[in-house]
Amino acid sequence: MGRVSAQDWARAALDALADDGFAAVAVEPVAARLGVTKGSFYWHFANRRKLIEAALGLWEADSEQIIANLWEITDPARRMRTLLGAAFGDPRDAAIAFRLIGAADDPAVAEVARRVTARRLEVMRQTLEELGQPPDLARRRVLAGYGVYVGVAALRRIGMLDDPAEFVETAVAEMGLDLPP
Amino acid sequence: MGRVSAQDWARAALDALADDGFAAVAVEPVAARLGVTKGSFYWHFANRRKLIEAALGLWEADSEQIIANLWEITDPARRMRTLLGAAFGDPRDAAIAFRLIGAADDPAVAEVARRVTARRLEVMRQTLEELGQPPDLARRRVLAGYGVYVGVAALRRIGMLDDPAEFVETAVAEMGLDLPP
DNA sequence: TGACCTCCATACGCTTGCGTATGGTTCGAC
DNA sequence: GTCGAACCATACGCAAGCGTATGGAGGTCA
Repeated sequence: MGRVSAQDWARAALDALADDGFAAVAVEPVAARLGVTKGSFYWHFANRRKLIEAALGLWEADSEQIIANLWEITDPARRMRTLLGAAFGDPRDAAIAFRLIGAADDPAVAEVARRVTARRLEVMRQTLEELGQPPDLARRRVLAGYGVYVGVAALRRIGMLDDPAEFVETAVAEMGLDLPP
Repeated sequence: MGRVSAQDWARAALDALADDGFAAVAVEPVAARLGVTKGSFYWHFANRRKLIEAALGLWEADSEQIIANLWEITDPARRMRTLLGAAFGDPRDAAIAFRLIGAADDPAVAEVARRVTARRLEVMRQTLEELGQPPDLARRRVLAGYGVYVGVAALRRIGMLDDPAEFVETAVAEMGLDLPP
């Protein structure tokens, strides 16, 4: 891999975060991942913080993209099922969410984690309300559901869980979607 | 605080883990927490790893103690309710569990995290089976329940959740305990 | 009092990772 | 072909944290 762009650096940083954790979002590890050296990095970025911010921005943008695609599904029940299936089907985003919340001592990380999480919870809550569920019940179900999402990522990390996808039906049931309207 | 024991060091290390994360389980931060210097540490311990192991051992011992107390409750339904109430009532252990799973790249940490988690899941699973729940259902419910436990700790970390205790009833319901036998 | 043991403070060497300085390579413009 | 800009490699300074060396304070026992 010869020349790399700032985008490449940001994407590789997000990969490093998902694979090896927040500490791996550092100059030398990501450089090695890209097959270049620090010289390349400090051409594209001012310092490590900018790289972290770039990775955070990329994650938030990806999340917004997923939500936008999801929002094209007008039927709330189908939208919710699609959401849960996609969420538990792709462990990568859950791993990133887990890592970032773990690194929330960093104020910049905490801010993005809060914003993205709040956005996701809001999307889910609104969908459940579209299904006629009372606000407080919807709120609690959404919090518990997203809690399972992050918690399952944690359990997967220590090998206590092989197939997160098997929790889709469980989550569907907990969301009160097991009975078709 | 004048003189401190190895026990004091281990306890302070566990406190540092709960408060400031795995990176804070280091010589200087814990020394500052105890009001002494590194000179004290290297008298009681050979190196930092031994301190980590001591903190891990303390956490596992505490967990076993909780389980032992819990096991004195013979009625499985009451035992499970007590467990859930205690679990969601004390956010400290959940925070430690979250931090340790996050630091599971360290093999020693991963081993203890796995062992403690497996032990807890087993206790819960067995209790649900005592209540007559089919094994596979019990297994999934326990995994989801412990997932919520860790996930709620994560959400709390970024301030998305004020009162974890409100999830006790939710968890009770998800465990199939909402209807008294 | 003096020898001795336990425990801790201080000062230092060593490694790691961030950031800088500087020189080299590639590539299009002309 | 050469000139300049974009991009990267290498070498270095610097701070933080681990571990070591050494000496000193406080207590005990004779």
